[in-house]
Amino acid sequence: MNQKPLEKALPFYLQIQQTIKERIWHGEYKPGDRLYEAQLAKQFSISRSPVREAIRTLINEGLLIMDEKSQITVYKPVLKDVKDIYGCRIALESAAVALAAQRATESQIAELERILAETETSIEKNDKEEIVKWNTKFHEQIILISGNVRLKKLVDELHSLTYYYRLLNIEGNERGRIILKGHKDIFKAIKERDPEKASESLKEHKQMDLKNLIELIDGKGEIR
Amino acid sequence: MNQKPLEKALPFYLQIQQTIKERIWHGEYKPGDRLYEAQLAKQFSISRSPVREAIRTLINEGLLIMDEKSQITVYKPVLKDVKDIYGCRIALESAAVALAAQRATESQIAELERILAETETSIEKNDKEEIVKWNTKFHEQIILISGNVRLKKLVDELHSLTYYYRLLNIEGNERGRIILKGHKDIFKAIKERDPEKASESLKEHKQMDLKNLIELIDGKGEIR
DNA sequence: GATGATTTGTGCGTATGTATG
DNA sequence: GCATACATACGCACAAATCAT
Repeated sequence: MNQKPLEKALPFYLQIQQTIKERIWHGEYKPGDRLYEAQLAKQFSISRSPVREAIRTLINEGLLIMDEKSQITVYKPVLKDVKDIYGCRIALESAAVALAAQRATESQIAELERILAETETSIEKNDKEEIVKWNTKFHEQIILISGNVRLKKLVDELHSLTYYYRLLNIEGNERGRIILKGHKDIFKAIKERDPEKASESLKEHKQMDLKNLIELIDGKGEIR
Repeated sequence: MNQKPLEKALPFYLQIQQTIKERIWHGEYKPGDRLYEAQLAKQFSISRSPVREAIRTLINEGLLIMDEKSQITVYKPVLKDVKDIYGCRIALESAAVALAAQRATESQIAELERILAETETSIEKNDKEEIVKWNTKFHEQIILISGNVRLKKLVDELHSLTYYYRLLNIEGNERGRIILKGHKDIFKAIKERDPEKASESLKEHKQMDLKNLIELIDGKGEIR
């Protein structure tokens, strides 16, 4: 028999890495907060070694910042950063969607359609976390279809840098519907196998996203 | 007086990180080679702690690979990887050059022109490292002009993954000249403030680059 | 600017897991 | 299966740098 290997616990440094990441995403650690190795180690009842390794990785990903005195703080995007990050994502994702329009199988297209239906349902339930989840899935599925595995890591990392603002992005009564409309346009272009149109639709869609996010951020005066 | 702070040695974990990276780039560690913490620590006469931290970061950058048994090897791109990496670079750099065509100042354009002149000189001297250096500078300058700081980090990381093949890429008698021709086309479009054309020229140029690289790699049978 | 308290940087021992014979 | 060698994961102690008083 081909016995599936039993589950093994991930090493501490990976678990810590993931946990810190999630805490930042969910606002337990807020942009600008300082983190201490020893304090984290104590919290998790482990030594500083795996904590340090996790921190190094998160610094490399840009989610933590180390200043010249080795102090670690949570990344706090300024307005310029958000714009630059979106610029990169638009470049990468518009390339992805063009590929997707060429390569998508019928079942992959069906999966996209299913995701749109789920989005609709969560909008009706007005469940914000759900809406965000399905919107994210839509973009992830496109990148998956593109068949370029490298794209996924890059987009994920960029996304993670502004993930903290994910709920802000669908604030406002009609945002959910507007985003869905954008996704339907993109979907239509993919189904029609029109890479150019798919790419353009995505660019427009993301530009709107960015514009909305900037207004909300500016309004809240959170970052400059 | 505003005394400039004196130089301080970087922590070991950063120095090791940089050193390993350079050794991979220059082929001292070859794709697929296995690395050992203890051995590295011994070589540098330090303990394993900073080595471990450096390794984590390099794994995150993709330059080192850790398998399910925690064995560390030097990243060995397969053909599909090279294609995917180029796909990402084309997406990012074509966006950069479009921005550059819109935003470049006269002095930045002059700098690009100077780089092209230097390239020409090194081609005449047939100095391959020099040619590569100026070609790289050309692309870096465009990204700098784009004004999107995030782009630089992404492209640098992608570039570092195939940096090992940098000299392969100008192998062949006319490659240096062909690349220069491509760069001149891109430059012309920037000078004419034509983002579309600049973007298209860059895409074509990079596609040729990739095609050439694949043939050479295939020919040498190094990767599949 | 000296002193004690924090915090990060580094060295090292040990436990655990894996390969080999 | 067992013994041995070796590699990595983790904990811990001390040194060096920084901060507060």
